[in-house]
Amino acid sequence: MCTKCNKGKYYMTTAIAYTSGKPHIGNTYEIVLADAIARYKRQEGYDVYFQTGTDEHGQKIQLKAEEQGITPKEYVDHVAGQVKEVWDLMGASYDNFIRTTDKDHETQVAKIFKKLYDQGDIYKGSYEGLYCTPCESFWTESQLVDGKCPDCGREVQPAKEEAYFFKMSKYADRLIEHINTHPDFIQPVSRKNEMMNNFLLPGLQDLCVSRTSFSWGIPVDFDPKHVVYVWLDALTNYITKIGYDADGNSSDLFKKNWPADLHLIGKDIIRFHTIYWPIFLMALDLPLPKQVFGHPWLLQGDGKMSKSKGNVLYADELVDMFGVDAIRYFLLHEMPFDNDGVISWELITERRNSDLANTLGNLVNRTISMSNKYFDGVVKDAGVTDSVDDDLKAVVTGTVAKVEAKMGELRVADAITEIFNLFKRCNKYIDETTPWILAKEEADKPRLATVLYNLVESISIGATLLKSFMPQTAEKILSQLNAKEIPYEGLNTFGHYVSGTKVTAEPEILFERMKLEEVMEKVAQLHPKKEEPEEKTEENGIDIESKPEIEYDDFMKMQFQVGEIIACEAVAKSKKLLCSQVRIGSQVKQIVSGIRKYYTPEEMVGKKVMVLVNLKPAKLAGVLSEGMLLCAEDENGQLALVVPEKSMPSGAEIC
RNA sequence: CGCGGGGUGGAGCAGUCUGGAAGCUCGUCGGGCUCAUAACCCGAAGGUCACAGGUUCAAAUCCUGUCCCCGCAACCA
Repeated sequence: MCTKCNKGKYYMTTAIAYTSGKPHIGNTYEIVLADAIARYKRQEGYDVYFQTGTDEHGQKIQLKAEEQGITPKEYVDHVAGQVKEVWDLMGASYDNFIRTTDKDHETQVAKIFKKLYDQGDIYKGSYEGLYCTPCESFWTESQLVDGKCPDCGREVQPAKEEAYFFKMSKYADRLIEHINTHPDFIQPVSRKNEMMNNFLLPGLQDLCVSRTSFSWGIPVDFDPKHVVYVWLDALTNYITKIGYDADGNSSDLFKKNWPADLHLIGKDIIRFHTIYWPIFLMALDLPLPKQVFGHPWLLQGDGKMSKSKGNVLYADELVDMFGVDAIRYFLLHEMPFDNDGVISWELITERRNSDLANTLGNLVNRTISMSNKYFDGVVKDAGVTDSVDDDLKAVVTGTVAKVEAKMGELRVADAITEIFNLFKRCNKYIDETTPWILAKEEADKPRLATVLYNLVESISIGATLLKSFMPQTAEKILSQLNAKEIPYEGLNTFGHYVSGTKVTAEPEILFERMKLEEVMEKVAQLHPKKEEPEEKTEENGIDIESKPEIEYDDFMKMQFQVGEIIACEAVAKSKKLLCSQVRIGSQVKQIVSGIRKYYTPEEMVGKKVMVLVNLKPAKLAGVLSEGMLLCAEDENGQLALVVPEKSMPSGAEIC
């Protein structure tokens, strides 16, 4: 902590985590990154307020809860608990954890909605379309078959469904102006153009900000069959939870902290944070956040993490294997600034061994053991300097400025690299000064003492700088050295360590080296391989999430028939779709399927396949599809068409 | 021709905006050292910077085209 500086407030947030399931290491990256920034800002002397939390409304959550037969609230309580557990496990030093189901938040969102409605920014409009009353469905002109309902073939009539819209267009020019005059607003800059070209310059559509298709959300208080759009709900957490009040009675906390200095988010939701959120704020007549940083993603070496691939990495497993600080180090150091990063058990092991065990851990260990061996642990500055000391001191005292510069640009990985350069310099210094040789001559003892003092001092400075990134490790190092914490403003000068202090007699190994084979063995035990060699006839089988029980009648609603594919071609606008003409008895249906990865159009022709015939037609990539070809799917998403076991005529019913 | 990102020695990345001797970490090989966690220090090998053209005295960097990967969107009916 900088004891003298008062650099003012720094309000930063992460995106609030969507409670659709336990967060994996990719989600966890964001909180660790945010935490490192928060801790560093505090150390620099900022009065930091760091907020994170969970986003708990929406249709997806309602459905998940229904699947499990519990209430949405029970469901999100459980997941929010898991999120918080992981955040705490990683040592996140947040000041506030918001849940969008918190009462005060819900109350404010409803008030904000009302306020925007009253001032005319939100208006009641409608989705317009052609309605088929018996089917209770909206259709667009292009979906109709012969001008009639594609489902039942009956007449449709123009109809409307009411919904609330936000007048985005009203504020678009102001936002464009703001983005152009505040180059730091969107980071990294490469994202800025994307937003401009894709959304702002072509003209913003008014945004539909209410839903009636599900109920798990914050009701519009003056029209309760509507629920507030999840993004309007979620984004406002940044103000509601620090005490914003739509009626003008905002808290002191809010007055002090808004506007936010930094919204840290994933690059996938930049659009919501740099377009919709600023516009909502403009409508509320509030200043805009100073910076929105869209960080890259963490990918697995063998593709994106996905549950169906069974290759998802979770923070708790990684922490069990490597320790919290090792994982923090990996996440922070290994992530590029504006490209996606890669994570794997192998890479973590490698990093941990070379950087943490070899460079850092071994340095601390050898320094302490030499102090014990030669001076019984007492570290004294005997004042016998040499020219080789100069470069060491220059590097050590110069590190803070480098780290500060990198952190100023949010280049956290580079900041850490600077700190490790300090430790590497120390290792080199040991080689340059060869303490073991000095130890042989009594006359060289004062010089030896000075060398060790320089090392202990250098390590103390390095460890102090490391605090934001690896808090536990920094703490351990300082305590093993019996070093007092160096105030931030002193990090650019040498000689804080109190001469004559005794280091610990039995240094604890900070990071034991790990053998890659052993790590991989443990991983194999943790995640037994699913695929068996071909010779094995017995398979493990796949379990999928079970769906609720259905009535026989439900089943009978579906009409399955054998269809023969008589023609097939790739859908031009898509990478995944094939469009087949399928003969079912005397009629021919056009069916689009996402199986291009597994079948060529030529292969398809002539196959007799199982078809769900009475599925409501829909357009895929602009092409009409009038049914569904049934496929089996394995855990890797591989697809295989389901075909009759014996030859059957096209049109044969499957029941 | 939907939008965008990427392809740099065995691995992971920087460098590309503002052309000017191809860099970092790990791994490999050789040497040194022994205080230390087979650690540390020094040195070396290894890349026609995806491919093909073009601009330039000079291109990883700028322009054009091609191939391949990956996100998003289309929501794989």
